[in-house]
Amino acid sequence: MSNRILLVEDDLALGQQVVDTLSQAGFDPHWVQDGDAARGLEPDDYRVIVLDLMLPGTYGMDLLKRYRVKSEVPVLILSARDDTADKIRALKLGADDYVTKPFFPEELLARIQACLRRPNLVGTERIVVGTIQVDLKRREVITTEGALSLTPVEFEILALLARRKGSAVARDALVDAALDPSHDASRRTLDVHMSRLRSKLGSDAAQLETVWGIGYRLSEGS
Amino acid sequence: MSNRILLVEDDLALGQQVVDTLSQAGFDPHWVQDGDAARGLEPDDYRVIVLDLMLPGTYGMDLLKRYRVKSEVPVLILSARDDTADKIRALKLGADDYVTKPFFPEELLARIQACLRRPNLVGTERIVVGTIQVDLKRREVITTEGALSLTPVEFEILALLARRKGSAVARDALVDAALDPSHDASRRTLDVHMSRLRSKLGSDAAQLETVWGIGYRLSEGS
DNA sequence: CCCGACGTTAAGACTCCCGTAAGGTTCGAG
DNA sequence: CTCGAACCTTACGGGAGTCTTAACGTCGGG
Repeated sequence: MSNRILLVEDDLALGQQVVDTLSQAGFDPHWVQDGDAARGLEPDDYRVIVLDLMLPGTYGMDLLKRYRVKSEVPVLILSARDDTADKIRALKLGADDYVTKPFFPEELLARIQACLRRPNLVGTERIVVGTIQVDLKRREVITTEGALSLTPVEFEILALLARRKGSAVARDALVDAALDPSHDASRRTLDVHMSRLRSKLGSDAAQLETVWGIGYRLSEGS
Repeated sequence: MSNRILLVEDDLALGQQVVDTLSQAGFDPHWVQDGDAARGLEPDDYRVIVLDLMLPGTYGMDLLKRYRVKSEVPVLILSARDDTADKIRALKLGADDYVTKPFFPEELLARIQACLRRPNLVGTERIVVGTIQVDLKRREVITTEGALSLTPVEFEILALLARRKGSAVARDALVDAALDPSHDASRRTLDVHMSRLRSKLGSDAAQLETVWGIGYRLSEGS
């Protein structure tokens, strides 16, 4: 497949800079300066779409919404201000990343490559991590030893680890995701759940590593 | 994207000269004459900061320290005297280059451009330095001999060296980044961690050089 | 009311990490 | 070359972080 990237950006200097950087990296950037012009394009013709929010003509948010209806293409948002509300809105609409101006073109490049590397897990209902399969919709986990019955807390822990598969996940994040916040959860509580989870996972527990001083990581047994 | 450069310089003639040179080269210099005024600025708003050490109000050294806490922005030091002690102190605090007055504006321009050529690594999740790969998200380091398990302190040290790859990183900066501040860390403690890190890196440890009197540098084995 | 399922707490064992001390080595100035 | 400062390495003990087991409390269904 082609390495086409759609860039929607009205700033001429910045646009040229980004186009140059992407070209040098082996991509094939298509640059559109005007929001209205971008409306007619087919999102699926591109591997990634880089979208400035502040545009003449059609608004960036509208473009994002429009693309999302038709396609799963990764969309990376550029924005002038570091506005948290905008950021949250964009991510809720399905944006994959958010870069605040000013930025170095190399940073944008790195993020684009990150988008391409990461399989998109948003909206996925079944995550496969090595020999472990987590079905988020059916709330079911299947390992080499068959389906196992997990408690709600155990499932939430494993689901978060699976969604972030490969990355270290902080203990706090797991506690937030899985444990009842009305309790002053003792920091040791998580240990117990991890322990039980491991024993249920059986031999597949090898994929669940402790990241010392940080938390845990679920990864493919390479 | 903006080409903003912050210039902190009290000498009016010199400052004007530098501003002119930078403007002609396509940069957008912001000139502040007073150290106290420079304290409130956000270092991340600029691509490079050029800092005179001898200032009215806040000392240049203090500004450097303050910026380094918040940001990875390249800082270039100007100094009246060719004082080796000052130079070493500045480099220890994380300055990226050091220019002695008097100088030709073209020389300063060349050094600034050299700083910019170095790719910015903020926001990147995986840094590659020669045969060493540091994955900040997974908290994992991969060398020619496979993945190695580092302790939190060792990882922080290597991560900082990787972010500043190619540059000498001061011992103090590494201590700040990696060691528990509640301990009055003995000056020799870092040595021990570096030693352990090197032994874990195995043959790849060749890329980790000692910069005598300053700190350490992680570079590609070219 | 009893019982099972589940989350939580407590306590001890265990692993692993970090700082320190001590002695050896390398560097660079004079 | 000599000397002192900076750096490297090793070994060790205290302590933090983690694992496991064994209870206790709660809730809901039979």
